[in-house]
Amino acid sequence: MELGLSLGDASKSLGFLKDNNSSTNQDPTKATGFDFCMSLGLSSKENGEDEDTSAEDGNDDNQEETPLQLNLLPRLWSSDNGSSENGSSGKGLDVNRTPVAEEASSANKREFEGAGNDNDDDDDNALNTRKKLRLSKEQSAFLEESFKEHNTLNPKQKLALAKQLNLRARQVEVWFQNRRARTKLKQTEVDCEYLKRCCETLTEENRRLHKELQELRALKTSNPFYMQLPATTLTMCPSCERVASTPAAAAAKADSNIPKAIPFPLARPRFYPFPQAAHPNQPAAS
DNA sequence: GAGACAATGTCCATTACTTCA
DNA sequence: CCTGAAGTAATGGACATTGTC
Repeated sequence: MELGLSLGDASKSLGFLKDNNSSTNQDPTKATGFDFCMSLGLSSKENGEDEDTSAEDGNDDNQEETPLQLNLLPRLWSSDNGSSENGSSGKGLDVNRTPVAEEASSANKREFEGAGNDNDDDDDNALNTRKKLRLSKEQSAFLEESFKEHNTLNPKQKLALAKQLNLRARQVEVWFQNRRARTKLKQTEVDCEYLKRCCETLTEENRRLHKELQELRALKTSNPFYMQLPATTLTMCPSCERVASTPAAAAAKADSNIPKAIPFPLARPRFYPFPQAAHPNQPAAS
């Protein structure tokens, strides 16, 4: 499925992306419902080229030379009226609100869409400390929705997401990287917990078997005739490899409908049910 | 076809920054 | 206010893949 289509789907109930001002000269055929606020009379690109690239290709050098400042904000997030809606606007920096973001991005030598964007402003960046730019709740929520659909992005999807959210493609890429890392970490924690429980179960089983062995030994010493039972009394169940006390019990157990595929002692849980990576022993969690 | 090389993308560990108790 | 912990955006390096010469 093409991400760009789904992101524009009104059924996603992400109303923050809805256009509330149609004054920009965006291509109406795209119908993304997304409104860029470009101050100073600069018009967004007509040909669908990447806006943020244009902003950066617009060259940090030039931005420094001129007091003009591109403001590629959706109306909701722009500094003039977005603060009441945006939960992150009260404190900290809005990623779309500070020119530092652009400077930091241009420092990245692997800027995805920045073809020919190797501005040599390292000296400028050296003077700036790295700024942590928080995404808005809406942006994070949108990225989260996308992540649920697919936890990796192809370049097209990345660009589409970046465009939708008014972020740089690199930011989207980084967000997905970090999100995958968080998922993996969570899964590791879940696995750890699972192994811990396995260990506890096995310890308990071991303790129980030791106790049973002691009881049998005690029984043997106190009543040696009682222990002279036929060898078939203790039978190993072929399915679960547990010892059954009597042949009848063992047979009953073997004939029962206990699924043999259930691993001992627990099915490994999954933290996040990726559609493409469902655990074979675990039904898809909700 | 094989090898060298560059471009590109992902993963991972780590850093740096923000937020909150 | 100060501080430490937690969360997370960003960075840099290692590695894999792919295309080109």
